[in-house]
Amino acid sequence: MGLDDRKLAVLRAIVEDYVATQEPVGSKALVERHQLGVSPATVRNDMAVLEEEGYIRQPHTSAGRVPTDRGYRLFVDRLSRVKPLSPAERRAIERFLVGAVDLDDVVHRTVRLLAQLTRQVAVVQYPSLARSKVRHLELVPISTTRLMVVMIADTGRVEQRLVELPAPVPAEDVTDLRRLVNEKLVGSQLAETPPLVQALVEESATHLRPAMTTLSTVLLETLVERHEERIALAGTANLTRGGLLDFQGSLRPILEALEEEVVLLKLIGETEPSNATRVLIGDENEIDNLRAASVVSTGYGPGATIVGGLGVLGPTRMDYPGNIAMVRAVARYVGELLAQN
Amino acid sequence: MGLDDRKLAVLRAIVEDYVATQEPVGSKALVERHQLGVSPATVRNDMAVLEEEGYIRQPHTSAGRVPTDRGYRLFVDRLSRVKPLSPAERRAIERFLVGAVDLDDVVHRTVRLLAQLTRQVAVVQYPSLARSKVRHLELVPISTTRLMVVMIADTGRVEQRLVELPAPVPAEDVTDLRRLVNEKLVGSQLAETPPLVQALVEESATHLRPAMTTLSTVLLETLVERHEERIALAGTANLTRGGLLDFQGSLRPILEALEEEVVLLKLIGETEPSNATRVLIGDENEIDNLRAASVVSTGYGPGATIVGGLGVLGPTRMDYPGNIAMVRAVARYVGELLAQN
DNA sequence: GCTGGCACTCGACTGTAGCGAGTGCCAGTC
DNA sequence: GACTGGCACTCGCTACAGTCGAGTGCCAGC
Repeated sequence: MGLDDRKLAVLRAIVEDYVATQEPVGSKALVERHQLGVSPATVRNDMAVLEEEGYIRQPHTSAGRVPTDRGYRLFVDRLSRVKPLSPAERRAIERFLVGAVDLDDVVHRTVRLLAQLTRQVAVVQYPSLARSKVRHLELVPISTTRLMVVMIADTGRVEQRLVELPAPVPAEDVTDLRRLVNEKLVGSQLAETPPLVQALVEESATHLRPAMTTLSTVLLETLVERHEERIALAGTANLTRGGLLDFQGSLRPILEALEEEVVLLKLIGETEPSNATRVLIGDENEIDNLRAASVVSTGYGPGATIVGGLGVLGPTRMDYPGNIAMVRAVARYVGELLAQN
Repeated sequence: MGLDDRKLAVLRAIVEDYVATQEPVGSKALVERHQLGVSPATVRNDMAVLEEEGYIRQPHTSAGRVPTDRGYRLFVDRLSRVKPLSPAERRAIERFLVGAVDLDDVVHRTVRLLAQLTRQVAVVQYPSLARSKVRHLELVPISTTRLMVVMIADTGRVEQRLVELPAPVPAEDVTDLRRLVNEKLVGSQLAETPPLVQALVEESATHLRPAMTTLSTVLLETLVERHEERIALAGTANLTRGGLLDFQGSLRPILEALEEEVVLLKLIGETEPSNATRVLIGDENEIDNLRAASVVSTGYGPGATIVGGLGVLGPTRMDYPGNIAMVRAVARYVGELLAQN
């Protein structure tokens, strides 16, 4: 397929103009706004080819052209130039850094920052437990038959869960349980704990056995099986920008999708541990409700390791270069912040 | 003002029909669908009076009537009959009860349940810390100069916070700190802790003083001053029902308001500890962004005490009797659930 | 291979007309 | 005095015709 440089330039111009104006762009307007060095007629010929190849389309005859998902894809892959952050944006990111006291705090600030910068819906996954190591397990007796298990992960995440013991357990035994559990599990990757937990039960003294059994069940259940992923969301109000033109008039499916944590995890949760930025455009999306949306996401984590994902979701008609730059920048800053702890 | 029984019946009929059909209701349709026992002309006269009094209005001449905020208010206060829950709804509420393992779990299930039942946006406040008593404070050393403080409240809430100590503190001292803090604070209402925390610092031994000071600062800061209220939200997709007719076409302000925790707290957070159901209709709302919405909310808590609020938000054109019934029922069930712990 | 010119298409907008739901008013009835 | 039937009137909604103009595809010429 013969897509010479000028045709690519035309496509790029169409994408840029359409993203900016939200209106189908015609050949005349194009040559006026961009230095293409050719006449509208020539551009029209190029457009015809681009349309034939499926990169742009006409909403109706006698209207300008609009990029297709495929067109955006080509644009993102080959045509977009990196857009450096503005000083204001850079400052905004740095400012948000200071004063975060907590993992919770960091995640909340991040998601708000991202929503504000990109003016899209922002999604941040808490550091995945599967990628975390146990830093400490605390057992707090609530009553003689109730224990609060608090797990602190090296990523800063803290999870707690109530455990109902089969029989009353004296305080000394709780101390023993705490020691045993910590000796065995501290420092190990959460995904790899099941055999260790199993061993824990088998090795424990007879009088501790029943308590240890329920304890281990709960540990496995909450921390590993029902993989406790968390998500923070912000900027849903941004969906209403572009007044119903985006998302073919109905926010319904989008809002529904955003309420499903599983869906969001699929979107921005890191599958392979890489920090490459991923861009999903419209139809490429596997979730039916989000066929009209695009997602820009990446992994983040302290140093080179990746512990979670973050990203933004918006209309296919979005500023890809800008959003990609911001998502990357924010991810890097969050990573640094996590590394400090 | 002469609002005799029939005029009230007319208003009620208008509200019910408008809520059901979402269309301005005319005099003829009214007498057909309700047994008013009079002719359309008579109804028209009544309508004229109701309009004069500000209970209904005409979107334009030659259209049917629509209730005003004031009309809804009268309807809610004097005209609506209690709507008993259907067996299906009752079952749904009971079913959600079983299997909740955690406060987090309870809150999440509740908010989803409420959204599903009412088909509105549901909001649930976590049990307020101000209303909670300290059950236990755990100090977990992360490093020699870092402490994780975990507070467990009697309402089931668990809050944690990282504390940076001014100087390394040996393990025995942490044990001492833990003992002191618990002796002093366990069992006391969180709102009343500030003087106790103050005393804690003054009474502590010299070598513990610096650590205790920072510890107390953090405690006060996170638990009392920056009153750590939490909110769960569900069902935002329900806002799109009624296709843009509700909320005068723009979801924007609503979505914005829903992102502000402070706003939500003002809405459903319990100000006075009563379990009365509150209904805010349209303009009665103090938040400008929510002038087109109504809120039904109530307090909940174990037994007779109230520890938090929950409710639903939707268009002024909502099924008030139904929503009130459901909000109440859910609050009662959640209360029972909390009492069991 | 590019360009200017030209005929053509078709959505957006405007103006007009008819329809019908719904009203307000009034005179008449119980 | 309260209710009712009748009637003229209002006004939004829909359909339809006409115009405008942005944008196109194609073609002959450079």
